[in-house]
Amino acid sequence: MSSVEGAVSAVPAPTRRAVRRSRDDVVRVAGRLFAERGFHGTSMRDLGDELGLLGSSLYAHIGSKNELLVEIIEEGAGLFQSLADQVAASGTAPREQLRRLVVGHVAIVTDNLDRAATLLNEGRHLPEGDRGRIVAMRDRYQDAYRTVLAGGIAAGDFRAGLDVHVAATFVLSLLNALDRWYDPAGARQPEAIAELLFDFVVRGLEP
Amino acid sequence: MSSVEGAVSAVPAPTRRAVRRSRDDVVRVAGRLFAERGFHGTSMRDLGDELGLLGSSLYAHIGSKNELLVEIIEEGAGLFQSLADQVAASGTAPREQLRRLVVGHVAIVTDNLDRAATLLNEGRHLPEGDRGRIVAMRDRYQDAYRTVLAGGIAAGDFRAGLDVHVAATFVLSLLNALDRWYDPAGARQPEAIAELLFDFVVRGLEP
DNA sequence: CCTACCGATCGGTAGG
DNA sequence: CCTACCGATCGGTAGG
Repeated sequence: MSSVEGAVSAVPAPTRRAVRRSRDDVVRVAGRLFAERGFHGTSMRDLGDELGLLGSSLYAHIGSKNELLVEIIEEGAGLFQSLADQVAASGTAPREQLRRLVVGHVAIVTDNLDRAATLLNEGRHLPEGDRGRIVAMRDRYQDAYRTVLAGGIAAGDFRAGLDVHVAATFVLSLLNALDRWYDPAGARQPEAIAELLFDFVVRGLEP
Repeated sequence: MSSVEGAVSAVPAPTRRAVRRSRDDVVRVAGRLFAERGFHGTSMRDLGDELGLLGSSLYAHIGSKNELLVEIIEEGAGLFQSLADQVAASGTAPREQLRRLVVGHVAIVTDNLDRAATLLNEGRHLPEGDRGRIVAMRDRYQDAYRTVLAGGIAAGDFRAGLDVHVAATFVLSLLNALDRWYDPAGARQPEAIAELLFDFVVRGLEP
């Protein structure tokens, strides 16, 4: 019943058929490759291979390779921005705001490892015209930490002598290293990691 | 007295003469460009431009672009290795050993910003055959921190409940972020930065 | 999404 | 260290 189609044909079946991918597929896989191999270490043909189509076919979905980088990074930066806005609007005490920042940051990184890694490591390859906008988002995010730390000092939760610039740099150093060692297959859950980080950070900040 | 040479000549002086550079010049400038633009974002012609010669002329000094990357990273890793060995051989108390690791690490990074940045960010682009060797050096360096932390717990200087793997990761997260924010033109000296870091870290570790 | 390209640039070599 | 190249690969386009 099933022998006619292929058995007599001398023409071998194509090893791969044309596939249909969405724009989101392209952006998502690009994020993974940029994170793994770097922006300049990833060719459009590499990206096509990973999606099962030709490099040139990608241009049915996107305008340019740079566009992919900008979109991935801007989306990532937007996630952190939203977190900071939400925490600031919560009206909770500074120490609790810092806890929410840490927990939220860890959640964003662990849920978006590729995007976070691309944001942190490939930002320098952004086109001139887009870089300023994204640097401004990063600066605003750092400012959120400084504000919370300053509030905590005023409330007496954190040391009076603390330099908020330095302290914010230290806290973000810890948070921004997460993408380098977090293992999704590891035993420790994101919430547990966030707790360890918050505990370590608060000890460093307390009077 | 000085008008004869150039005034009558119809042949314009060459805008740039051939220059003589040492192999060390090539390696040093490559380190800077790899740090600034990434390994794949730097072409041999870029590197030649920066040195005042052609990209193809670089091959009088080196065998390949990969060789440059391996050399820069391996030298950098060697500096951290030496620090760890020296501290381990000092025979001082664990807490003091940690202090020396922090101070030494900061000194290496601030004295070798380009090499440190290349080591941290471009290591994934190492050729297969060299990667294992350098990953092993990094692992040994992390082990030095774990050993010191375990010693500090045994001595009662650090919290008994501390997970030395996690704690070492946190300490190295702080140290390895330094190349991203240290400003050689800034007011804070490396020694002052090391002190702030050590203070923050010890607070996070103490009982 | 593929076929069939394009000019530009890549790392690298031979010979001086 | 330069001249004069090389084959391979790059991002991207026209037309279907």
